Amino acid sequence: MRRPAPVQLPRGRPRSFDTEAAVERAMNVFWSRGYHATALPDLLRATKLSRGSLYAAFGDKHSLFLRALDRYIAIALTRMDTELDHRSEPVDGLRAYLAGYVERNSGANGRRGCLLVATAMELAGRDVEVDRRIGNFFKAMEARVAEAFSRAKAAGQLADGVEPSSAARILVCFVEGLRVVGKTAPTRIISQATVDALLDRFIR
Amino acid sequence: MRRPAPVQLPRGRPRSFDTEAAVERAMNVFWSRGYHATALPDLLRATKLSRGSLYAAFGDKHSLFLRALDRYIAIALTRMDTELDHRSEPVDGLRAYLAGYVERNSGANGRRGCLLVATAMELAGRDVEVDRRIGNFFKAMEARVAEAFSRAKAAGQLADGVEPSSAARILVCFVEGLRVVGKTAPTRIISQATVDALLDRFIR
DNA sequence: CTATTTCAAGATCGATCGGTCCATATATTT
DNA sequence: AAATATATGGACCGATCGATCTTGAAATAG
Repeated sequence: MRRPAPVQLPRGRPRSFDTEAAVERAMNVFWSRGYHATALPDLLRATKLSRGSLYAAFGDKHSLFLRALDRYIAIALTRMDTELDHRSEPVDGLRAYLAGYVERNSGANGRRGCLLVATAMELAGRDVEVDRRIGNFFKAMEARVAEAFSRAKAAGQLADGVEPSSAARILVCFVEGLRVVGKTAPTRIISQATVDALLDRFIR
Repeated sequence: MRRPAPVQLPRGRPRSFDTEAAVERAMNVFWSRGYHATALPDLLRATKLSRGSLYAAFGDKHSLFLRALDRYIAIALTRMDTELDHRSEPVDGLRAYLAGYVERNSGANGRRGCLLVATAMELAGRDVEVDRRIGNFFKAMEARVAEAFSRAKAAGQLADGVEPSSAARILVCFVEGLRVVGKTAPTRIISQATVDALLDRFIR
């Protein structure tokens, strides 16, 4: 039997800010400006922390960035899991998934871009921690889309000759490319039509 | 009748370096490192110019970057024009075009990424000169691909229901997305198979 | 020759970078 | 009350940023 650990309360003044909220605010700054173009004062302003508090809580700019990136990835994967929920129709899930990209790619959202894509282009190949995260994310995303295509195929909803895993790779590349092109041409109607045209090539 | 202009030779020591070669060397640095992460010493080392010469010739870092970006764009469009040459079969052209992306997306080439995509993500929305160039490039690229699809359709080589202009938009997004995913997973065989699978959905 | 221009090399500039440190106030424990 | 821990705000650090300027040699013209 394990004796319940004596809950030793810490002595001093407790932390008075929400760490996760600070990470989220920092995430938004990195998202809008990119890693190199984000300066410490930007982060201090966004998190409303003093230099001392920020460094005590997160170590340094790079560590805070990784925390922000992890949060961004977690949000994206969670969203995908609801969009591609296995309890609903796989084709509906794929449509919802693509509709989400159209939405995030329109107007100001589109011009803001995608933290993952921006990070991949800015830091991948020069930062092993970033490499791992980006690579794993794309793999996870591809796996989820492939699973949806796989269920669609089992339900006889795919066009002849469509292979779920390669269709998933196509879709992943396509949506990431949407994010790139959307930086300068974030027109919702065209994005939606393009998405529909692509899905039409796969769906029976 | 116009009298031939008296060719007044300049007095001093003539320029002893090739401006365009310097732009190309600078382009390679921006390409490998990105705009913000490229420091003046990087450019001086690559161009083998002194600070004074570089500033006299190009004005400042930003202007030199635009020159480099223009060169990158010119190279890309010229290459497309030969790949999609209207004198050869449009489907062959599209295959050549995609094969080029597979090549540039493999191994070290892939890890280096694409200056246009990186610039779009890093600077678009915060630099009007960059915005214009990126937007025009994507438009020009899409137009060329659409023209190839259009010729393929006229030759009866497209699958039923494929519309050239939306197929072109799909392809452009796809190849730019390839560049993103290729930053961490530049595997030639998978890229080639994915490209083939996509084209199969369009070609009869 | 002199005048002119460009070259490389580097000193120098103010601004800003990421990061550390300190003084002081505050909030919580024992 | 005493001890402990965290908060803020700002001073401060060395390094580096992009950019300017100086110096003296080299290459061309008249």
